[in-house]
Amino acid sequence: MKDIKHFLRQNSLRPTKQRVIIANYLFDGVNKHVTAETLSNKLLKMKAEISLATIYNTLHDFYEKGLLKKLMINSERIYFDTNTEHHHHFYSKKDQKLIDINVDMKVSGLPKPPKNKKINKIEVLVHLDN
Amino acid sequence: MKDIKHFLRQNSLRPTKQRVIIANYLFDGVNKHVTAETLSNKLLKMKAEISLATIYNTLHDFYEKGLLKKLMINSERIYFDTNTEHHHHFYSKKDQKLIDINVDMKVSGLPKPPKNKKINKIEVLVHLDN
DNA sequence: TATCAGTTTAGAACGATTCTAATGTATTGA
DNA sequence: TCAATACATTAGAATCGTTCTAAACTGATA
Ligand SMILES: [Mn+2]
Ligand SMILES: [Mn+2]
Ligand SMILES: [Zn+2]
Ligand SMILES: [Zn+2]
Repeated sequence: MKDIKHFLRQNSLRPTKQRVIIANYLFDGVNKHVTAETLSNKLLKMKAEISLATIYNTLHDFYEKGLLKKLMINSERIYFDTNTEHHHHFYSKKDQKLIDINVDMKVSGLPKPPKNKKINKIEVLVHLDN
Repeated sequence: MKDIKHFLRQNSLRPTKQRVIIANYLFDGVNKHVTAETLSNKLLKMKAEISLATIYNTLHDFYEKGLLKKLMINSERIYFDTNTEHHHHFYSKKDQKLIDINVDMKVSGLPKPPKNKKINKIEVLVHLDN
């Protein structure tokens, strides 16, 4: 895609074959939550065999450029989120699935942070089922 | 300690030397957030050399009995929390430290969960600094 | 088209956690 | 009291997601 190459260049990323394929998938307009593994599987289904090393490199490169958000939900894998706006999530451990909560939520009753510490961001994770 | 042995037996756990040492430390009345590594270091300072395998086993045994809570904060390690009440946390990535938020907090504006899914629990994580 | 910095890749390394299987110990009932 | 036995501890190997290494490759530039 011409657009994606332009998009990558704009973000100081060389539009290599692999990056173009991955960016085309990730930034197709539908927000996604991927792990290195789920992305690899998806790419294989699309007949794009890209090494795991490159997938990890690319996810981190995109993250460095602010194109992806990192989500630390559990200790088993890192999720990358194409929705870079501040938002919250439903999480189903059973399905290993995340669902965006874009609605304006408010947390009230928050105590003051400890001395010399500032609040960076508030993350709400709504666990579903088990 | 007599009390701790009784406490372990009450929870269907044999009061072995190692479990008594660990339980004495964890359940001394001060809530704690430990990882296998931080617990091991603390025990070494107390001149108690307990193998990592036993530390992992014991943390999981205590967790199974509901004496500890598991916290999945980041992808690098699992935290165990001696505060088993529902509560929230401040988290400083820089210090790798968790601080309990026991105050009643309320989350408003939460959308309905997806069909056939029930909300299990809501976790608020307040990130400090970086 | 030559050059070269940046990229891809296979495979090794890493680190937290789990597993294995041999040894040790708390419990219990004769 | 003291086997017998079920359960616990341990060192070290295995596992698995992720990162690193170093050699081959390729996009950008002139
Ligand atoms: Mn881990
Ligand atoms: Mn991981
Ligand atoms: Zn999201
Ligand atoms: Zn806590």
